[in-house]
Amino acid sequence: MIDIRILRDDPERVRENCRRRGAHVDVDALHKKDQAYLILVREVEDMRAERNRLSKLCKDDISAREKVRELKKEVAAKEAQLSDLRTSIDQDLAWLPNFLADDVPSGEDDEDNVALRHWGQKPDFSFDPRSHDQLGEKLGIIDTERGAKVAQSGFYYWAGAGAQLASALFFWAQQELVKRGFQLFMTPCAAKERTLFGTGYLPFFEDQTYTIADEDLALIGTSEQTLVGYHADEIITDVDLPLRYAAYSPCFRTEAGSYGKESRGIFRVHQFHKVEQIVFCRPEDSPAMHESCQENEEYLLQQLGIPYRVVNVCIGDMGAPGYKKYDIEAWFPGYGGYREVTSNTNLTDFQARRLGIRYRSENGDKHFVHTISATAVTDRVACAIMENFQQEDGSILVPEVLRSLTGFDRMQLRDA
RNA sequence: GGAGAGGUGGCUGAGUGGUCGAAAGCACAGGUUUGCUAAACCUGCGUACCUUAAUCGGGUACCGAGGGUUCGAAUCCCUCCCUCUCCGCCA
Repeated sequence: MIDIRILRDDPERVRENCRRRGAHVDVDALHKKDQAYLILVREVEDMRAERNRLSKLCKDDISAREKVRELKKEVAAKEAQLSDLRTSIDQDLAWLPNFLADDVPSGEDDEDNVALRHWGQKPDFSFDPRSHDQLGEKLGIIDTERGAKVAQSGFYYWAGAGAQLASALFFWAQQELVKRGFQLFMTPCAAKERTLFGTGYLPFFEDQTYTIADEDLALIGTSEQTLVGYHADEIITDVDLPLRYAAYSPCFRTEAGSYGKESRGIFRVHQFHKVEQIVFCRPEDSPAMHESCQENEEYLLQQLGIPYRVVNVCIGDMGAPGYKKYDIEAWFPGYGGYREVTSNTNLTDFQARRLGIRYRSENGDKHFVHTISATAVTDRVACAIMENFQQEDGSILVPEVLRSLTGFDRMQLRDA
């Protein structure tokens, strides 16, 4: 949500932003509606003031009662108009995208993202490296077939050593974030519409959401929803900022309309798992916090030894709530290219405004906080481990930092 | 799932139809007194929106949410939501 006052003061700025982001909101119509709304508000409030004034006379003056009764009807009619207009404005407002940072590259899709830097040495194989789904099947550690049998295509099992690897990865990442000042949570895995709206998933990604029948509940698409929603309607004390929160959770996405797209393996699935970083901070700190989360993401991949590149995500590849976004694309030798494993978004006050998350500064002023939402690790990182550390015999070496947690340093065929 | 109690400002807690946006206390802010601290005393202190040059002032709305009765509702009526206690079930 953007501040409607920006639309009042500088409609051209909003219009231009919508044009650049390809938002289908009729900004001019919205602006006109808002102007009409302001006039109507004044009319209604004046009428109510008059009604209230007359009401006070009624105690002693019986004849005033008839006048108030008349006025009441007129007020009711105007109030209905006002409320309709308000609803219509709110609907339009809900679809307005966030503003963009100056250094967001223009572009249509992920092809146009701009690589900022590379890290790590791509492994040099003397054999044809396998993809994670081939490895997973061969080692019996990823089971998509039974996932489909039990749930649906798009669900899967991590099995045996694979489940141990994934668990170790998620636990390790959480511990590392705690060391870096994050407070760890386990959150609800369902949230109500208000929470999804507030975090900007609705209305923009409605078709990605699993809703629960007959309930005002949906399965979370990420713990970002529950971690940011945690502070809805709250005023945070200035000295507590920044707040750094982390959580591990399953993430549910319908992936409607994406069949056939990167569908091999467990890259695009209905349920994945993620350790998430969330920061609430003062507006002036959000660029630095965005970088700080980025550093955390890169630190984790470096500790694991996975080669990657960082891209500055272009306009077309960024969701409407985002102000600026970095993705990390890990090197996947079996796939033969870089693939997105994490992303990191500065949402500025877009979510905070929708959810009413504010802070009180030392002088008593209240302002909306800024939020940063950044991945730490996901299943995709486990896939990257598999592809990068595979051996010619089909076994996979476990990264050093995870060995004390997995209890083994190599995953291999049980009968090999 | 069964039975009962309750939702008022940052907190505690008055308030059953009309100067109630709401007593009082706590907390908080400013001031007086004072070697320092503490105490005491005085003053101030909800939120959102509209208006305004203005965080002067004015207006509207808000006492869980939404409807209704009435000239007038925190107070009466209806529906819903939530919280708590006891019982049952249960990881």
